[in-house]
Amino acid sequence: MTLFWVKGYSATSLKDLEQALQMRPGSIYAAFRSKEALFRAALDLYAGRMEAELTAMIADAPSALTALRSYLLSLGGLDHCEKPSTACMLVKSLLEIQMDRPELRNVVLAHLETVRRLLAQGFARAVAAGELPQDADPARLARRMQTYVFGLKIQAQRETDPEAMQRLAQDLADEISDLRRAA
Amino acid sequence: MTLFWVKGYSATSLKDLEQALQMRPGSIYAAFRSKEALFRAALDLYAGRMEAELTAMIADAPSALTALRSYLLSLGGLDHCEKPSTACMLVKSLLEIQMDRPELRNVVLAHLETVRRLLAQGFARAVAAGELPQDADPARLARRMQTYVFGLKIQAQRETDPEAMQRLAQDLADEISDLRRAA
DNA sequence: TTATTACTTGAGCGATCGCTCAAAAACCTT
DNA sequence: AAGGTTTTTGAGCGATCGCTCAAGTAATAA
Repeated sequence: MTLFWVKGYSATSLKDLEQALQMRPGSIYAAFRSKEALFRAALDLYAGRMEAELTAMIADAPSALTALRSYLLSLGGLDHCEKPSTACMLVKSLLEIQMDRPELRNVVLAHLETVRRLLAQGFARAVAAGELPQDADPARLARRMQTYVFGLKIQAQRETDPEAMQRLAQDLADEISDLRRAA
Repeated sequence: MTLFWVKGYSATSLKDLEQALQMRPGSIYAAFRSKEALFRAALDLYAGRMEAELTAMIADAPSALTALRSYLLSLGGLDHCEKPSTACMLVKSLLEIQMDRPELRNVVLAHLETVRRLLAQGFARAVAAGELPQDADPARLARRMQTYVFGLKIQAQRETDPEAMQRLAQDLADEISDLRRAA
């Protein structure tokens, strides 16, 4: 998963995978059907963890809105050391995979949609808890939040100044907070 | 350029390039030094156009802030037909190119920095024109704006509902407008 | 026209790609 | 230990990769 995450699908060769998995080609093709199927498994693993993390983060917090805000803030502290890549594997895959591989693309799209739905659930909880106006549209807010996350993780990929990243995450998190007092 | 834009660097083969350029391998390697150098030329062409477009958009408009807002709004109408890809070639390249190709990476980073600087100039003009508070930080606003653009273009890559995209762009554009009355 | 230079061609190089499969090794069961 | 089953192995397949270069073609100069 880490290998695919960092190098992308087509830039990861079977030689790389053999070394990372400590398996010989025959075993790899016995366990998975193909390189594409292996990649799909890696995608599922990655997305599953992300979805679990997001679910827990929202469910455990007393305030859903604060949890969402904290998540954005945490992206501002993304270190290049703690994780294989600061960029999102789903986004990297979305940009790499073309229409000529519809199956893979649909897997990516499905996971992105699941994440968006989780975010929408969080916003819906915030609305139900009275943290947001009753007429706020969770789906719309979720799409906006996800757009922030996309942008933030890409900025993290290029930004070298930690303070600038921190400020940026703060600015975006404030947008979420400001929804509270918005009409 | 279009080929690299759509397929990415490593997924574009010389056979593809031969057909697109209507040149045989020898001529390609006489005109450019290598596949990497050709890609660099494509990057420069793409970024140059984007930078020119952005410069003109800001310079021609009576209000810099309105121009920046309009730019975000226009991203909401990105059609999958009019352009080769709705995603930004610079971002795609940033996510694809690893540290093991520092030259290419630096080219991408330099172009992204140039775009950010152009946006900062736009915000600086807005401050000078009194459209924004005097203590607004153009560099910070530019980084935020660029983050919006990154996120929007990625959403455009997956979103199928034009209305949702339009609403999303509207939401983000409104964030820029709201800066006017912010303290 | 002929000699010289500049450019184009495409066969094909060595390397690597994703992948297969017969043989070997490891693991059971009796 | 012996026989049967499952798993692992790695040599190597055909295809394609980025790239080279001797030979051929076109353009220019004398």
